[in-house]
Amino acid sequence: MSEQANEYDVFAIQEKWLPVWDELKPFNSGVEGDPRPKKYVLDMFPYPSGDLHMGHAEAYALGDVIARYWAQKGFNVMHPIGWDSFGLPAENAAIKRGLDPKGWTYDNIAQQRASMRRYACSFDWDRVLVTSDPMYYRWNQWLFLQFYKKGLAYRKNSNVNWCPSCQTVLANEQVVQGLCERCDSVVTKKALTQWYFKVTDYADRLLDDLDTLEGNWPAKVLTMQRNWIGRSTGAEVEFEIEGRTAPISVYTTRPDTLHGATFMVVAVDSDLAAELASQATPNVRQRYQAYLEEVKKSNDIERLATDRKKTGVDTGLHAVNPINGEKLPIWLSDYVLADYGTGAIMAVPAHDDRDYEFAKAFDLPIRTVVQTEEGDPAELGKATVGDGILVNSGELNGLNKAEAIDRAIEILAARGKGHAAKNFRLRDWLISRQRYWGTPIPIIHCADCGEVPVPEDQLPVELPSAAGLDLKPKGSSPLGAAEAWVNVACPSCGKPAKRDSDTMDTFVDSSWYFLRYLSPNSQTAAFPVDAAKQWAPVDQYVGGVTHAILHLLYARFFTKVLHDIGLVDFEEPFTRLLNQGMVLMNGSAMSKSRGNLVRLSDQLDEHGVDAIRLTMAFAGPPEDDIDWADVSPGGSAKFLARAWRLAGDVTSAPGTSFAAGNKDVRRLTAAFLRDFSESIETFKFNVGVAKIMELVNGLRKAIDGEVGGADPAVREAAEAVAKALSLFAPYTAEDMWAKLGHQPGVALAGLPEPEQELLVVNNLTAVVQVDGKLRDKFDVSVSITEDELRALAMNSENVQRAIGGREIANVIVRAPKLVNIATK
RNA sequence: GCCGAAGUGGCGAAAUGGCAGACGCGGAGCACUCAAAAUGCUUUUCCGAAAGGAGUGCGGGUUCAAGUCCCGCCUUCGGCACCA
Repeated sequence: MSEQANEYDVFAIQEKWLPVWDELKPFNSGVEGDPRPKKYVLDMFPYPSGDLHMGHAEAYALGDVIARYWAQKGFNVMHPIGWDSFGLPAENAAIKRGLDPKGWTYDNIAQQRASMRRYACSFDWDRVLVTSDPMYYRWNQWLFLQFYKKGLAYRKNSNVNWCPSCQTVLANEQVVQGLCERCDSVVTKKALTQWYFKVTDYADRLLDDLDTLEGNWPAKVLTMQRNWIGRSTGAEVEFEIEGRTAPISVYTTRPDTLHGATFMVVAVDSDLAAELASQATPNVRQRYQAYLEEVKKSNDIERLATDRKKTGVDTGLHAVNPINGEKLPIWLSDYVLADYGTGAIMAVPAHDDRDYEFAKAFDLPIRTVVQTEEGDPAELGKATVGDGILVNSGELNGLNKAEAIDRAIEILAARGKGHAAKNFRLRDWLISRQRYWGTPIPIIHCADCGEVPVPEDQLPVELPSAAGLDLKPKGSSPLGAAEAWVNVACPSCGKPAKRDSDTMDTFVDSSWYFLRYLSPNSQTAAFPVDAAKQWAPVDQYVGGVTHAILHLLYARFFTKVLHDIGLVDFEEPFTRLLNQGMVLMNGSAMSKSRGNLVRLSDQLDEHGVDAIRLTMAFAGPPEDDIDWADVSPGGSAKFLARAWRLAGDVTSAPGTSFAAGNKDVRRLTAAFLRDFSESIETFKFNVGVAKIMELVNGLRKAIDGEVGGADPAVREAAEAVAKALSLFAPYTAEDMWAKLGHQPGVALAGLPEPEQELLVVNNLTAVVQVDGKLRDKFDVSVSITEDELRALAMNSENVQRAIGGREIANVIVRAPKLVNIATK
């Protein structure tokens, strides 16, 4: 035997097994007639911004543990991968380097793909998709047209979030603290005609169905989604307006406080405000114009400042309170949002903080109508918002808040002045982007026919070449300048018309990609309906919590629409969700500018793939962040070598029956198999790794001790180590498997169920406590009786010394494990 | 401000209400070696020579028994934030 055969050389075994796996394709799924039960395990697909980084390494290591676990457990696991390859970074990088976004993107994909292969992810390489392929985005367009037919895709003009740096609009979800999520520029507003998806039609279902995910999704994500959708209930109330035929409707969650309304406020940037101003005096009109200018100039950062003074303009007009006929002055202000509720509110300063501040700022009356435990607003100097008893409120007097809300709605309904209503924080999804590198919107604008959908048999509307186009952001889509592309005949009347030159938000791409994996190359359908029934929804989704709102909400929305169209038979796309944490370095996110960037390729070159993957899994609970400064890939490599060496010490032949093996070692293996499976299924990968380490330690002792390497139980244990290790360290595991005399394929060798009789415990350690403190231990039979155990405890010298002559108050015996003696 | 989660050795972390600190990193010691590396073994919560005592952010409570359950704080992190 050569020296090398006993040397663990990670790099040599990586080279050795990769080509073998390429040949074997152990993880191909969807083979005709496969009898195994299915499991769809999905990792969030990467954006090809360069080579894989440490964050990818963690996410894919953890996703792979799950996928490989179910494969070992005998499931037909589908575990595909693809690239979310449209989007701004490609375009920005391309502009910066003077390249074609396409070339840049596909070069990066090739690099990531090679890295994933080396990283030994258990992906099904026959199911790959790339969203910037016309073959993929053709179906974005097709789905857009289905949405359009259902009235779920529509165009409207409104003030949209505008990033002056990216020169494009942003969905609400892409504005973080008033800043562009991509580039941190201050987001401004701009009036534009844009395409929207009508997510709000699904708001109730998106909210209510979160209950079905309870326990299977992280509670944090469910909370974030609930907050984001933000359903509130209350009433719409109609106020007659002097000098206006139509009444103004306001939304309130507190119709009980209707008698406390002392003025009305209309969002200054709403159409309604413009109309009211036009009826006001020239003086008011002038002040409105000036105020509106000022408000439009301010951005969200300023708007959100908490100590901001309330501002506004009095229209001089009046509304009539439908519950008591009082005349209320109508003000215009920016503290009321134009796009929530009706864009107008009834102000109850005594019982709403914002209204209170406004009333104080402009010296408007404050009338208490709810007596709460907090006290009276007039004395407190602030609004009271809690429950209480209604006063100064006519027929509502004496009721509590909930009763008064119901009663007020009844009264309003009876008079035809209002009704119960609900509202959502969620807004419709703005999907138009004025950029090149995305899915063209399949609509043609015709002077005569208006919006004309591109006929489905003319899809895809392919992106023209970027050559000759100015991709620099300038506020309108670069595609508008592609003359040959943009000018077409109207499909309806044949006259000259123009293509819509905007592209879709890339979140459209990722809202249904999990279905496309079922037939990534299909030319005839977005996805096969029958296969979707079999494979979908995704059993286990793995990805970062950064997508807790955006991506997951949109994918849930798409799924519900697809369900309603009859294309899928389920309503939630991802049955279980695991959010892995981030990889940090010295306490903060890695970045070049911070100078704390750890390069994945360097780590892999230094420690090997297996050690890095194992480190990711062993560092802690998967949802926690990993600080790379706190973990030890070197330690992982050492452990792997230790485990690997075991295989060389097994001298029995493969196929040897384990039954005659050493019982203690067999029990060790059986307990391991039980605990390991539980650890993995509950996502305690770090504990699972610890269990392997324990088995390896025990096995080392057995081999070096009296049991010896020839005992069949030692083979049984070593094979269990190899199989379990294959989830974390596929190369090491495969090489162990070969050294143990097997054909390649440890990944599918199967983790056996533990033999029940080996799990039966005959003896254990009973503990004796005195006043809750440990004083003695005994090895006892599990069948020991309470009396026997009590006697054993009372006879112990240690126990007697601890009691020290005090009177015994109580003796708790929990045979066979514990005795607790309480003294007085 | 509102909502939520989390606080355990020098460090990453374990622990169905029942032996706190599994498993590792780091440290210390020993064996092998001319020596080192590698490997193996021992040890490592704190105070104490030991006996023993203390100990899971702080203060209470429930319980024979609390890291775990309840109440009140503190700190950190995350989400939302003029949504009427």
